[in-house]
Amino acid sequence: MSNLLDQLNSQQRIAVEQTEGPLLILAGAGSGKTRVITYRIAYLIEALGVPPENILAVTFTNKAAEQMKERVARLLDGRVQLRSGAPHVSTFHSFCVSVLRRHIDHLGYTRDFSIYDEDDQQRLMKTCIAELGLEDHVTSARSVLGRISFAKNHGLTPELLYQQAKSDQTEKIAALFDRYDAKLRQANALDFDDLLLKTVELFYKSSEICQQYNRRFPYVLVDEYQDTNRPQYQLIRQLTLVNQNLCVVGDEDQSIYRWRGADIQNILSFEKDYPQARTVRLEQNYRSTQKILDVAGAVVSHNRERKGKTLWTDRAGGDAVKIYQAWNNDEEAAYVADEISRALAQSAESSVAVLYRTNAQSRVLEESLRRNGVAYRLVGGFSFYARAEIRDVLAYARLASNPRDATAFQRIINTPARGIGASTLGSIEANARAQKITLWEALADELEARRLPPRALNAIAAFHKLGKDLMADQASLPMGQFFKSILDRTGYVEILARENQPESQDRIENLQELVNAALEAEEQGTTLAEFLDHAALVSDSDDYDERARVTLMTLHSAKGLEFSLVFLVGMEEGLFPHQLSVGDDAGIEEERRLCYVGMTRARDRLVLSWARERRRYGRDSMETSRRSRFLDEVPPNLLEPVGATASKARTTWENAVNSIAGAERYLRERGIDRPLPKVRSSSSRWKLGSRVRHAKYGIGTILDCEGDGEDSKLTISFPGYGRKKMVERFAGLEKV
DNA sequence: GCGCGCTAATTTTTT
DNA sequence: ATTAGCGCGC
Repeated sequence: MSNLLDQLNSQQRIAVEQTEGPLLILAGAGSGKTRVITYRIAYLIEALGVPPENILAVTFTNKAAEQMKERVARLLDGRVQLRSGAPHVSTFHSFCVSVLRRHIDHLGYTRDFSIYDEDDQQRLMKTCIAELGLEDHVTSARSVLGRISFAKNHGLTPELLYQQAKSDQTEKIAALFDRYDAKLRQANALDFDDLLLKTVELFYKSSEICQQYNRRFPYVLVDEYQDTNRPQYQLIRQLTLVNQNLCVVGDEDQSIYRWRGADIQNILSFEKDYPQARTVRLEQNYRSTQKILDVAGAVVSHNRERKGKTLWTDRAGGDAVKIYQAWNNDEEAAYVADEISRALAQSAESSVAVLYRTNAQSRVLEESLRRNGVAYRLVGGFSFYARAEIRDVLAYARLASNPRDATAFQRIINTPARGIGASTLGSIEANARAQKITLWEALADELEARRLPPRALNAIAAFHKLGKDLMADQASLPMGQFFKSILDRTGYVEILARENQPESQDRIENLQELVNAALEAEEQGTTLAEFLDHAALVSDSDDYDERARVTLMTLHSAKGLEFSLVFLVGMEEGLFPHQLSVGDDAGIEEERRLCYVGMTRARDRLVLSWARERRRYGRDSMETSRRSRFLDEVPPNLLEPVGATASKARTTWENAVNSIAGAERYLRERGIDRPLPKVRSSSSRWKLGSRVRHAKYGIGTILDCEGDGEDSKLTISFPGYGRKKMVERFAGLEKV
């Protein structure tokens, strides 16, 4: 072990050896944070002889938890044999699920409770809105849920929210909150927020259970502490009431989840919360070049709400940070793809990331990467478990294990279609409400009451039998078999096969994959409840594959990762910082931190880009953009302009009318609205299809020409480099 | 009750 | 651009 400690710098060493009492580790980006946590765990176990099962480490993502487990195991390899589940490393949410699956009966739920994800929540909220007749009074289920989530995370109950409501609108939200909560409880279901809140409530109500967990985990570590919200903060306090051996690691400059209730004050006031706390700062960065750190530091230094750290590195020199100004978002994507092809061809780069603010930006990037034949991996977007067919089958499994699950019931009662329409479902729901019974019970009741027309009765009889059979299967069959029986009994695969639509085959394969996943999990001893928990709690960014050389993802998903070459695209006002944050100081500070996070992912090279025009919402009109304020916060000498619009040319360009679209806009703004005739290259000296030589790319073919004279914008295809758009004046082209 | 085809609304980030 | 929601004919 001593030789392990030798691998740490003095600050890291303190952070590892200071095991007793509260400790705050302020860990700058790339300062070896994960290393410190894993060494600390290994140190506790090996040097101090702490039993592994007495250590709890909490992270935000499954990915981080997996990584941490792996690294600890590797550190102790050959010296200490770890049992699975010890040390206990998990996300906040899955830790709470494990507590609740054991003890939730204290709160009046049963242990087979369901977990409602966003989709389920929206379904449920839509029902609430309809029941209260508030369709015309609220904008969307989504926004109501947002307000409710905010209220929940700030300790408000429906009653409290109602009492302090200052508007009709808020009163209605409170009413919906009340109804929503009641329905969740009836369904024996918890949403994501509840997982935390109910655990806190449980520990509050039963000090015995709380103490039990305090005894079980005398050592607690929390990663990414700057992103904790109020219930997470309370949970940590409860877990450390007895032994205050709490180690939190975080970086206020990387707090990027305020919108989800994260409270940056949790880390800023840790020393007040725990007066005995010691603080260690990790400021040596082992990841990036000094040039990259200078740029990232320049941006984040504009924030007020920070403790202030200055990262340094001994990696002096390196490539300058580049700034590329593109004509539009298509051209930006083409540039990025070209640069990536080139970097990979030279095989200098071991890993590349393209980072963007919103998921919608991935599309164009994907297309141009595909055009250039670059293999990439996309993180986020639609995850496997979000697919409709997967969610349907999971809903069957959920209903079979928790017959009270109303949302699962509604989802599948007529999926696949079996002749139960809105009116039949309506009667069942009315019946359930009137008698205060669950939908599943109301279904059986309707069947006996024989009020419905024969056709409907037949249909619900079939569904009732299906449900019964699946409940029996759930109890008797191993999990893999159970999922197979869902497919068989519902006829789902058969129906898809008959459908004969282009995507049907994909769906069938997805379902087979789900059965395989269940079989695999079963072999590892996973229970059905655990399998369903996993499906509810895995996130899109968990499928990140370290082996992929090129990865596309949002800035949020990139936290905690590093790449040798990073592109940060779409640096425009209204996009990054996002429109919804503009005008709100705290919002802008968060966007700035996000920018800092993105920049500090880069080890060796960082390229920033923005587009003068961008297509939004898939409309065909381009909107003009202004470059992001974050670019202007960097001293100009730290950025090296690259590409067609580089260097001194830019100022000229700012004022020039440089394309047909630009000219039309210019005229429109002055009240002249008439399309200009399209000027094609027939009148210019560049003929479409003719060949030109470029200093850098060699000989290429002209594909398109917009505008005329030396301001014309040429699209040229260069073998080996793909399509390039360039302006004649700056391109330095030569006829061949 | 079903299914087709149209329109309207929608995109911030996620455990 | 995609998708959810809606109206209409069967």
